[in-house]
Amino acid sequence: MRVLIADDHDLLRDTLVLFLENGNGMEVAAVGTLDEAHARIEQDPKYDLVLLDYNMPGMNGLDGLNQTLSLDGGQRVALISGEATREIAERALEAGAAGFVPKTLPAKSMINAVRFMAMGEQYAPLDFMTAAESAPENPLAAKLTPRELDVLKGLTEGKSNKEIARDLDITEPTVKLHMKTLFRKLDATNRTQAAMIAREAGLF
Amino acid sequence: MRVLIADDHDLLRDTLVLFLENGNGMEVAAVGTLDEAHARIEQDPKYDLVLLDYNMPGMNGLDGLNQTLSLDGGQRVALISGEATREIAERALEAGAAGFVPKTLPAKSMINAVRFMAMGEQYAPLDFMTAAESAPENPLAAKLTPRELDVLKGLTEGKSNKEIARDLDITEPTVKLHMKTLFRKLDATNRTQAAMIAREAGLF
DNA sequence: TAGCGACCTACCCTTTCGGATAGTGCTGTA
DNA sequence: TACAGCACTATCCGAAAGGGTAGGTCGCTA
Repeated sequence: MRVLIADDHDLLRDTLVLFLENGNGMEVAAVGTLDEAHARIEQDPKYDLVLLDYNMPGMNGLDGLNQTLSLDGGQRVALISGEATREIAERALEAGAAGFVPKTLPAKSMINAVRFMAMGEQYAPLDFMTAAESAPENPLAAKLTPRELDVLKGLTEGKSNKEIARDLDITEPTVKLHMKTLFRKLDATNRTQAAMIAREAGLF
Repeated sequence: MRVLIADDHDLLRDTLVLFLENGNGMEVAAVGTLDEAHARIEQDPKYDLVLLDYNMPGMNGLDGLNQTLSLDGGQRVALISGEATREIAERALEAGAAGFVPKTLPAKSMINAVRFMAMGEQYAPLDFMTAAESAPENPLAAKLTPRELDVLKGLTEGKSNKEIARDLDITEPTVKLHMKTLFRKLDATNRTQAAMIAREAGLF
């Protein structure tokens, strides 16, 4: 079984290669950037599985995954990441990834996951995919009404009250009212501050 | 030599433990959160070196490092991280950390670094500390005059023109002029948009 | 030294914001 | 059914923002 690992974290890469090769009958190659990975895929004999780090030079979000998937060779491509969210994992799987491996996965499970994916199955850890489901609730967003969120969204896009009113198909005075309520709830004194607070909290 | 690794990425933790223990005469313990690390430090015999992941549950930036440093036992504490910047590394070293280990370090260098730190030296990879030095130049900031940056900073803090004027000890009309110039340079139509663009670009 | 550009100050005017206040209609719950 | 909360509409008014225009001071350079 031939596996290619692309991750700019040498520490993980080096130790993971040793771990996977050691008595598991795997042949593991490793590179540190997406470009190197593509070069290896094109030059080397076929890999059963390619593991791409989501935060790696050249990846640019899911672009790198799509590029690798579109390469010739029929290799299966999976994502690996330390920080990525459930949403990213889902999008990767939809795009045709062989799987998603969070770095919080125990090393032992990793071996099984690699074998599983190399066999043609799609892998993603169940607890990761479900646990994150309940988290995206934003503590700030919960305090706001749907309409206030609409207005806040327009605000973070730098729109004027008039523009927001037009977009939401309501009158400007109404936007102003929501704005006032927002300032109170967000503890802001003006629209710019409110926008920064919203952005700070990870909204939009 | 006794080493404690605290990192929530099981994948790295498991493989790193195997790697360090294998023929290097190290006794390695590993946990996944800061709390567990503290528990181990208090219960177990003295560790020569404690490695804390910067992005780990409970760390809260450098707070976790400071907490661990203030524990009894005289153990040396180093940071390890995949994403942290040069600035964070510097602040960690100033706070009394035994070193800073980026996850981009090759596994072989890791062993040497661990030995080095356990001996009482302070470690940080030279290329990491210098390479990042040239990066912080922001393409956007270069287009702005010093005064405009002052005004923009006030803007991102949600201040009014009047407040900014007072803080910078200039008159309000002047602030307005800078604001107008900023809108043009940032390609914004109003202050809120300008603030979002500045934040987006990583300024402040 | 004249000219130029970057920076600062200033005033005028219109639009927009933001606070206060008042009222309607809908929905879900006590 | 009464009540509370939400969404919306509306008007008034002072404060802030933003555009236009003009002028002053540096320091650099042709």
